[in-house]
Amino acid sequence: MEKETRRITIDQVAEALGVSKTTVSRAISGKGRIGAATRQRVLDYIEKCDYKPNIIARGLAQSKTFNICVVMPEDYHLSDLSFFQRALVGIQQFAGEMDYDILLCIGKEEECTGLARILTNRKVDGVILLRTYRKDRQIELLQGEGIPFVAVGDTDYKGVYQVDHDQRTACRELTKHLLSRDSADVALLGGRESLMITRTRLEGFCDACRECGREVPEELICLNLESRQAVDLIVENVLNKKVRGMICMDDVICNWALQKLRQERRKIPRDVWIASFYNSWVLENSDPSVTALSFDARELGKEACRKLFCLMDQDEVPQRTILPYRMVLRESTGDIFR
Amino acid sequence: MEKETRRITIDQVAEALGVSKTTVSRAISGKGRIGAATRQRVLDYIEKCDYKPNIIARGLAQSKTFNICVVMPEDYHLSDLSFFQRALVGIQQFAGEMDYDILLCIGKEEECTGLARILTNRKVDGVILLRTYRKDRQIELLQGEGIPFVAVGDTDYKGVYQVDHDQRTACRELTKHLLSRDSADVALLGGRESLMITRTRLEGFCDACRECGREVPEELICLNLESRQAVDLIVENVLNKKVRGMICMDDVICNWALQKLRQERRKIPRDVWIASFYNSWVLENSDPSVTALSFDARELGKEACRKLFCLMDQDEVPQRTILPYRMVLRESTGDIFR
DNA sequence: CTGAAAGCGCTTACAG
DNA sequence: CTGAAAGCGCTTACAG
Repeated sequence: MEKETRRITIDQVAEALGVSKTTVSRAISGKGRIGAATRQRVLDYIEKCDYKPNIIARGLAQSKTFNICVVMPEDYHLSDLSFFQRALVGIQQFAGEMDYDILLCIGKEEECTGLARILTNRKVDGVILLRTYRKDRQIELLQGEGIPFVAVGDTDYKGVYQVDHDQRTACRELTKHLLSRDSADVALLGGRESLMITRTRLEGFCDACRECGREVPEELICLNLESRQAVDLIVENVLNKKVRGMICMDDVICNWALQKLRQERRKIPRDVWIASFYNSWVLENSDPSVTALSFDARELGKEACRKLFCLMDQDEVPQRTILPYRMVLRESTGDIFR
Repeated sequence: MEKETRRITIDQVAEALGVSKTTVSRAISGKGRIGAATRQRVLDYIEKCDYKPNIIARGLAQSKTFNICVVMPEDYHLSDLSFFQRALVGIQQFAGEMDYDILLCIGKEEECTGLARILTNRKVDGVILLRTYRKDRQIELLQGEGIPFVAVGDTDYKGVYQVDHDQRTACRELTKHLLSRDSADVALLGGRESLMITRTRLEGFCDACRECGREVPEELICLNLESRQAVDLIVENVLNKKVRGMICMDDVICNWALQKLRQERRKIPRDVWIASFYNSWVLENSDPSVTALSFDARELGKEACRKLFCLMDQDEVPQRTILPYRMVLRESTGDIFR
């Protein structure tokens, strides 16, 4: 491995050209008056000798880090990881164009020492939260620090800038789609209640029931499903209640439910409908194909990042940005036949 | 949101205590001679007024960034994402203890502009590659820069420090386990050939065949399986060749294969054995339960990070570290019955 | 249009 | 044991 060679500095460039480093700095940044000729001369030389400014030093002088922090949940399987990964790609793409990088922080719900350390160390100029919680220590921490941040997902905390897909409407429309075609009820299978996303979707479900003139079927709302065993149990339970369909808040839950239904010899969509959130590879090419909501995670990431940069630049931005979704109807709800 | 308040600096601490900032710096770092009493006095004051040194400034002075870069593949489904996430958690854990953070770089095989930018910007002190390729532009780039880095996975490039599970032996033993019990052959279903991991496992497979005194069944080695359609085709194809079992290099592939087998009404393990790599939630509680190799991704991440820190500290380290695996025998290979 | 100088907030030989 | 000073590599009022 080559010995790490010390980089050429702005001083050396200045000296070589017989100008001050102020001038070099100005040529690079484009800020401040500078003659077109000198500017070009500097730029040419820099190009030629492959000078790259030291970003850390620039950061120190400008009180910037050129990094943002992205906080990602530590779940291993309860929500689809690829959603977060895609969002990350979107964020990285946008941030990269601004010459920013991503400091990753993977953390559990209760614990945010990682984020805390990054904040006290001032290693980032802003933060994106990829998930929100009912009681959200991340948000409390960030508001306490007064650092710009954007949350993906709903929140009850005041003054939080956020971006999300229209999860509530999505869940409402999906539910209505099923309710409108049969008088029997539809069950809702979901994840942890401590997640805002769970609540948001639940609200959409309730909206739909009401709008269809039905009571919200409390006994068919099954949350906090964290394991396959739990899902198996619930599916059995729900089937006994003569339910027409089930909506799963998560592809993993849906996948488990599907397997259980198969095991119970229930025909889909004949005996029961099933639909899922997030159209991920988990259910890709499933047989029967599964009706699902489709969200563009990458676009979401980009949008969150765009908003964060506005905040960091002190630009005006709307507090809330809601992104569209698509409802993809397939066989599992009897909407398409082969 | 509160106005971002300027932090207290080392100068202010020094002034308040009537000492030089040299002394304050020494008290904090523990380097250089300093009286125990003054040291304590400084530390107490710092504690009291909650002074936190500016890490960026420290970095500039020491030519360090206190960040490492982790390069993660951009695949959406072809390998199990949770493996990488767990590895990331392990890395974060170790790095965190050293007061380092992770700069994430998600990138495709062919493309490493992200990494390139991070390197030219000198934003990290070292790099961890979470996956290696036959022709690996990341490695070429890193060796060119002469920055310390550790690769997870095998490589043909010289002088690369690497860490990995014993994938070759694992695949060999798994294959031998099947071959030793039946004279019929076993097929190998795998992912992209451009990945080193694919080759490493393939080598293990071939080792096993030879050690069992058999010819390597070229027509049963099916690589570059990237879609469900491809897997379906291959499974059909392989079944026609009177194969006794199949080994899948990936839980996703295995999952698809399982579904295809089910569709074809093949009984597992009666008609065919199936085994998988990496014991992830994708196959969790699958029915029948699936024999798989089990790797501790988190430990792998930690180990890679530990090695990277040794390199950054210029400590001696072995070039190659091989971590153990576990073979978990279950129903799908007829090793356990309910 | 250009430059000398101070500053960002630390560390670290060097001297005493 | 302690401190003044130079240095890390930039930026940016301020003067000219």
